[in-house]
Amino acid sequence: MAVNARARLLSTAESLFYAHGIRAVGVERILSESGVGRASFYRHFAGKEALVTAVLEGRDARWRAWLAERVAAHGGHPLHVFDALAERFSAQDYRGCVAINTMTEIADRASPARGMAALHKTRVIELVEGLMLDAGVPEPGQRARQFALLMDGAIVTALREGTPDAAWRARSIAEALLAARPAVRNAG
Amino acid sequence: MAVNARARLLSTAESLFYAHGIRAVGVERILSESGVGRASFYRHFAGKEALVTAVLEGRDARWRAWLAERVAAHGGHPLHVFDALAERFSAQDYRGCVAINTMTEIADRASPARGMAALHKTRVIELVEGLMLDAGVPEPGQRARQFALLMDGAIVTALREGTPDAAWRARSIAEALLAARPAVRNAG
DNA sequence: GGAGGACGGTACCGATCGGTACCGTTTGGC
DNA sequence: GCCAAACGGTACCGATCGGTACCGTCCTCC
Repeated sequence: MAVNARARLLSTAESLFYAHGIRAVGVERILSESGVGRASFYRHFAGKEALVTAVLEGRDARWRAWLAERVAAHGGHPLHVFDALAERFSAQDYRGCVAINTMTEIADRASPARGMAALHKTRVIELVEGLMLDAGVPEPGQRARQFALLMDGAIVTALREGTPDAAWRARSIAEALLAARPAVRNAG
Repeated sequence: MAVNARARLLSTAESLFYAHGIRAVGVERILSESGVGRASFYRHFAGKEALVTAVLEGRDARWRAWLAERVAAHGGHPLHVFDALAERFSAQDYRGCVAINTMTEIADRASPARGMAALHKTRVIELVEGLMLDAGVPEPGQRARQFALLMDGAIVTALREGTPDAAWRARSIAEALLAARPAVRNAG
């Protein structure tokens, strides 16, 4: 029982932060639910902020690995990112994207947590760009950033609606985007 | 100095909540920065939560009035919502959408604050649907929901990037959407 | 078998949280 | 001129915040 205190802290904190938000979860609660002693916590992390960034870092890696795996399972086309999102949106305890929630909750742009959240989004865009390249989509960089905007819009919408509908809505928009002529000019 | 305590509370709270988040701003700070006495606050509001919902309600009305005015100033076409957003995104103290921030910060779906935030988004969609009708866009309800997803995606992206670029990105996607054939089918 | 490191538990710290009670003052209407 | 409502200021409440210090215990490795 006395092993892996750090791993238990990270796991418990991730669940609590995701479910309730960062500020809403005190160190006391993380300690009691993880069964880790107070001193042990401060031996592993400089403070709550260090725990937050470590949680975000782990979440980033695991979430991208999950996305890549699900997209591949659906066929590997960039559009399949929305099929992957739809799977998550159906969860009844769905609470959106940890990185987005961190950016909206933590106002200080210079905080390490904000940095990790921004880094996550950058890496997701890179992942989507790789999918674009594999699929032979022209202008993969621009397309990836457009898809990322659609993904974020879908995530926020799903958080509000509580249904996977937003994933299909975003997917249909993405389909129209890929079907459009290379250069679409001012319509308004 | 002794008048309009309620109005001062709402104004100060709105600024502080927007800049730092709801949980990050204590009642004490709202009182000191507004110059309102502690007792006066609890005479006007049942508690902090009531203040939050009142702030969100006022913000909703003012923001939609602002959006309608700016869209009209740009020409009145639904696509002009993104030109309006671009104006906001340029602000260096831009902190995103209060409703989105509330939905990500407050986990409890049943809370009054979450209800107000969701209501705001519904009303914005209705506003955009009205613009679609005026512009003669087919399937205005579906289009309005698609535009709302793009607006939310742009807002979150702008909060991360700190530039108005996301507004133009969302606008180009919306243009492709309106230019697409009525029914786009599975591309993946 | 002894030593050292990792651990859980607890007491404590100052600061702040949201909220209540009571104070004296100011102000506007009759 | 007087009274009542609205106001600002302050003291106080229990609870919780993030963080520090010290305790005894267990487990491992030599």
